[in-house]
Amino acid sequence: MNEETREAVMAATHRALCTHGFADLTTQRIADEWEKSKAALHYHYDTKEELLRTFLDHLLAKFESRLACESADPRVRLDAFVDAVFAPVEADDDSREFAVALLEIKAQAPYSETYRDRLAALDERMRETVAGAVRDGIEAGHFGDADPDDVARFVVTAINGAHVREVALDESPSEARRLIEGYLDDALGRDPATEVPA
Amino acid sequence: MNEETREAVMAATHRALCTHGFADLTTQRIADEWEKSKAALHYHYDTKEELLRTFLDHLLAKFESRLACESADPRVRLDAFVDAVFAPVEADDDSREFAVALLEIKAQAPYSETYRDRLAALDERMRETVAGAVRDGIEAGHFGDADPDDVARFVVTAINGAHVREVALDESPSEARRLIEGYLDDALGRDPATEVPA
DNA sequence: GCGTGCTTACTAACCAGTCAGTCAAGTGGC
DNA sequence: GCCACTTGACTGACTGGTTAGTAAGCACGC
Repeated sequence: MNEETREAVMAATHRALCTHGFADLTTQRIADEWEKSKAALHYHYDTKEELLRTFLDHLLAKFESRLACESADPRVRLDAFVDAVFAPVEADDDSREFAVALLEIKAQAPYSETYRDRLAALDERMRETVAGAVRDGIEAGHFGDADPDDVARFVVTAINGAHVREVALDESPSEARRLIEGYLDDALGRDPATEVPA
Repeated sequence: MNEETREAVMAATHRALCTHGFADLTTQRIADEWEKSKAALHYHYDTKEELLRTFLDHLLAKFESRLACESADPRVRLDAFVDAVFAPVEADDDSREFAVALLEIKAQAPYSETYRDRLAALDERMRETVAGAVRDGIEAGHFGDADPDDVARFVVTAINGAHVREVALDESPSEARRLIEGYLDDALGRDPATEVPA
């Protein structure tokens, strides 16, 4: 399949999912967003399930690509992670749309091992990103003593919660972000006023 | 309607929702769980939407009833809150089933103002429960200085996250609970070893 | 002329909701 | 005590609309 076509179908699926929700997500609605026929969709994807599985992969890959940060300074890496988790994916779509789609998928996880496995992999990668930065930061003397795995698990749990609130309560994630950053400052013995050297 | 009937329909809806998920929740499946006909369901509830609205009320009321704690000691109240949030609703159903149903509802919130409003009310009550206990605890000299609203928001956000992880990753909430309790000990300057007098 | 990408038109299954009618448990008149 | 009637709870069969997926055919670049 054409890469351009694939991207257009994924974007259409995303829009249709956010507009109608998982329960009312039909191939017709995805096709409408794509501005092609329903049969054209079945030409590229045999079943709706296959299309949605592909979409999940696409969504998670897009999210994970944001988490990568190559900086050697663990303080920069940690800040970049929080930034990535709360920032919109692209300039044109807001972070809420993304969180809505992801929560829809998460709510389906109990009924699909595939979904569950992929979400578990994402979660582990998120926790490892945080734990790694914390570990390196402690080693380098930037942070005070703390259990990297515990800090990582707590931060990732709080991020999960922040995303739920953003979707279910239509709340801006900025408050949650501030609190998570405050927690990190406390737990790692960072002075919030101290600037990290660029 | 008979109270017994109502309770049976609510329980059937809960089972059907947890078994099939919101997307595949049909009146037929609820009727099957109830072991009555689909038409009988429409006899009691005009529309599927009305039934689900009633179910949401039932689910939230059940949850909120657990949050009430009358103790005068804010430390006891705070512990009871964390207990209530993580404990199974009843002896016969586990906390996961409940969290699954609640997450399904939360994922529908963007498409229903009714759902969103009720979830917002629950969230506010949860935050006020924590903030009140923290405020009283600081005043009574049990806790160190902290912003009660910030602590409450962060704790409730983390609880939201813990519930998502329980559902989406099929993870036991015990780790998350331990971390939340640890955060409270830190933020409120509590000694984890100190026993609260009964 | 042949494959790729697509369309219109279709099908079988399934959906929420309706309807006519059943059945048991009252209720009131006599 | 018994009959006529009402009421509440329910069923099975149905309807109109919607769904995922299919079939047959068309345009068009190579």
